[in-house]
Amino acid sequence: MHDLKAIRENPDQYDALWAKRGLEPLSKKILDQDALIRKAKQVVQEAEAARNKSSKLIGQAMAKGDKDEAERLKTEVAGAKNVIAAMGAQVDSEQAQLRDLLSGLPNVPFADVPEGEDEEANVELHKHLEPTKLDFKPKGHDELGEALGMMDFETAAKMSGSRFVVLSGMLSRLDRALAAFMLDLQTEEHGYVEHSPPLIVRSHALYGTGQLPKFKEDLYSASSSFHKFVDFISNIFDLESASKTGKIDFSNIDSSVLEFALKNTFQDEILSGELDLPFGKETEAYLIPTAEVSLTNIVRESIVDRETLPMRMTAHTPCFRSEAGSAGRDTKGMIRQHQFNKVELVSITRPEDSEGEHKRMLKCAEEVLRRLELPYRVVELCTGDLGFGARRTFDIEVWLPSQDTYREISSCSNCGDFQARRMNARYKHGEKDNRFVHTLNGSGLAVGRTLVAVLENYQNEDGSITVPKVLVPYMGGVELIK
RNA sequence: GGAGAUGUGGCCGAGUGGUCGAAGGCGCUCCCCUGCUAAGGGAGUAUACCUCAAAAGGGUAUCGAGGGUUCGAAUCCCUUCAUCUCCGCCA
Repeated sequence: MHDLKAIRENPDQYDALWAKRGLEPLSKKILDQDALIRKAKQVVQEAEAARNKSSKLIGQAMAKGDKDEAERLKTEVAGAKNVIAAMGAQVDSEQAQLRDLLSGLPNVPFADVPEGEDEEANVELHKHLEPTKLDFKPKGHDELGEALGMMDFETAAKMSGSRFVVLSGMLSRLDRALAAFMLDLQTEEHGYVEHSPPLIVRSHALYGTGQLPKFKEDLYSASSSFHKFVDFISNIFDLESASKTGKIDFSNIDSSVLEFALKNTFQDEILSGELDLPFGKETEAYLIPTAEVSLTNIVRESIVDRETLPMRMTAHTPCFRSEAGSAGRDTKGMIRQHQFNKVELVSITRPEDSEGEHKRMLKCAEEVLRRLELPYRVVELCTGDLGFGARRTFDIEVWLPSQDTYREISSCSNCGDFQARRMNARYKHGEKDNRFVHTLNGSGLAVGRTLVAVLENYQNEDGSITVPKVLVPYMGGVELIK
């Protein structure tokens, strides 16, 4: 969400920054709308003031027993009420429009973020280690894993569909070892506090971090909305008598069928706005696409003490993504799954500290790959490749021998106060001065992709995998997976 | 999942249709008084937004949240969220 006051003061600057992300200039539209709303609001408020004043006089007249005067005043108030109703409705709808417009707008990049349309324009900042040289033809991680009998896509597909995997034996152990190693590093050496947050969150939490309302199709819904349907239609039909006669048993009706039926039945009413079906509302819940959502929302709707910043939090959680827009991409192997594990890093900082914290966070993520002795490079995303909520993003890309290229394994973003505004997260700056915090998030790292990188970079010609030194203690002393 | 109860300012707590943005207490801030172990007196003490060049001032909204009834709602009605108690189920 954007600061209307800031846009009011620097409309050109906002337009220029949005232009870098390929957006039309919008500040004039926003400010016109804002001016319209404020003007209408004033009218409403004046009418409300008049109504309040007269209502008090009515009370006084009634107390005195002067019924005639009270009646006279009542008719006087009627006019004000009309204004309030009419203008109030207009204000509500205008405000909803503006809110929709603003909440759909991405964050503005920092001025020095490299400009460009897509990932082609990302800027490589530095590299660590030379790409792994193998003196035989490198195999892909999926081929290696399947040959070991510890990575099974077919079995997963039978129960869950494509883009799922069953790991077993030492690969499952490796997954756990990686996560434990990452958590230990981030908590014991980098000062992040380990959390075990909810994996299911309400829609307002996702709105706060920016996944909603624009990216709903990327999320897995976990709504248990069936009872909402029943409650809702109970208000319309007399279900009690119907269920007594045994003619309707709603517990046997699938909720999606019911939704479909209701939407068809009340099509006209829905379109005209007369009827507001309780579908797709606040009560919805989703599986988290990243622990960034759960961790960042820990400070939502709160005012934290200045001294407690920066807050550094980490969590190892599964992440769930529908990958709706990526059909055909990375269809083989574990690179792009519907479910994967990730150790997430989140920092909550004062505004003046966020850029420094961002660099620090990047180092904390890089350190995982350094200790695993995996080759990687760091790129800064250009304006066109930035995520919705980010003002600046660093990606860490690990070397994958089978693909002969670097692939993203971590993404560290400074969101400024963008998310903080959407979730109303503030800190006490002064005695009577509460300001929005800055939020940052980064992967430290994606466990699944790290497992892929270990398999491919540590593979031997016979298909066995050498366990990276730092992981051996986490693997119960095992040094070779075969 | 069933039955019941509750949700008021930083905290406690009064308040069942009219001068209630909200008594009282605690806490906090400032001032005064008093030197004999700590107390007494007074004043102030929510947030957001709008208006105003700014301050002062004025206005609107907010008593978990959203909606409704009414000239007027903390108070009545509906929905919803959360908490507590009991029962059921369950890792």
